[in-house]
Amino acid sequence: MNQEMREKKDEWFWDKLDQYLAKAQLKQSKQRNFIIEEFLRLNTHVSAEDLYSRLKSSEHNPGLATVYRTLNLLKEAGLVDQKQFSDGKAVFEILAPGTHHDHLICVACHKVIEFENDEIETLQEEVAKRYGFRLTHHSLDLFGYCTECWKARAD
Amino acid sequence: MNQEMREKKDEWFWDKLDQYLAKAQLKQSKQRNFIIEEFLRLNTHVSAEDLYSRLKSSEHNPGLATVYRTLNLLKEAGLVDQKQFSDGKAVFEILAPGTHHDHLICVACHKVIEFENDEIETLQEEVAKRYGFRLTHHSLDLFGYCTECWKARAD
DNA sequence: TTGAATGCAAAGTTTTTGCAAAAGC
DNA sequence: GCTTTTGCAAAAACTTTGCATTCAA
Repeated sequence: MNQEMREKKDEWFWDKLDQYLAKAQLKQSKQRNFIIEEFLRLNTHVSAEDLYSRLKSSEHNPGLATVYRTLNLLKEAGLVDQKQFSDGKAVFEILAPGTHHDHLICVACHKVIEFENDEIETLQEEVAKRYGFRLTHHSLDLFGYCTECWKARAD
Repeated sequence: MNQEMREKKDEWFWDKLDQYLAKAQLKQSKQRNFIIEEFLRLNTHVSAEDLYSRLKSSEHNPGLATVYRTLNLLKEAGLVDQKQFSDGKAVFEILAPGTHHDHLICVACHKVIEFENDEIETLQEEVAKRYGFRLTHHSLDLFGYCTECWKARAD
């Protein structure tokens, strides 16, 4: 994702968030905005702990509870997707046009590789259409052994 | 899934489990087998708590820890898939040939439609190969509005 | 007989919540 | 000023683990 695309994504995201806050009659807050800025900057799936530990050493040091509250708010606003990889922590990803990726997850070392595949996306749309669904988002996780772990396993 | 398919699935499952136990030099156990029988009987996603509460009122009343240990063993054996629903509890699903489905999930009414699509599966294999992964299983969830909820939303 | 499996309770993790203080509108 | 948000710590929810005992091979 290049710089221009990222800026467009961020703009879209802040717009949607402002709309949501206005509609729900909620207030802005510095901490929340810093958390979200970091989230957008990282531009990948993150856990609450990830965001917390990155920000606590900075000038803004939100409490972990605030990070959780922020992520839950974004979830309610439909702006992030929450999923669970097998290490026990929930991870969150931005839901914005053009930002989606799927995951290859190693069942041995828990490494996660992100990928995109337009053909799969097209087929998903076809399936959705067949069942009369209007898709909002999706989640595709492929589990298996990465090259290294497959080798290690064979030894 | 009809009776015959289910029996085939169960047979496959117990075979694989026995192989795993033998290879890992583990022992059989009554409690574990009762837990697994119930799991196979239910033939759907279950949480540890689900199995525990179903069995504790029966003659076999395994401890909750044993249920967790059994499910983790099955996971290590690659015989079940663990997923997280939004209620916080992990759910487990049998991984056996011919039992896999992907899901279309309505974000409004939470209806779930199962589907299969061979073309998508083929593309998944291609992606995996490209990254050097040996796939064990996958999880594809498509979220959106079903026909009814989309109409209702427009009103 | 040896090592694995169990049950219980205690401990560990991740996430949520109560409350007083601070901040946004 | 009234309401939301925050930080902290306590609590909650879910899962794992230690240990003595029981069970399988």
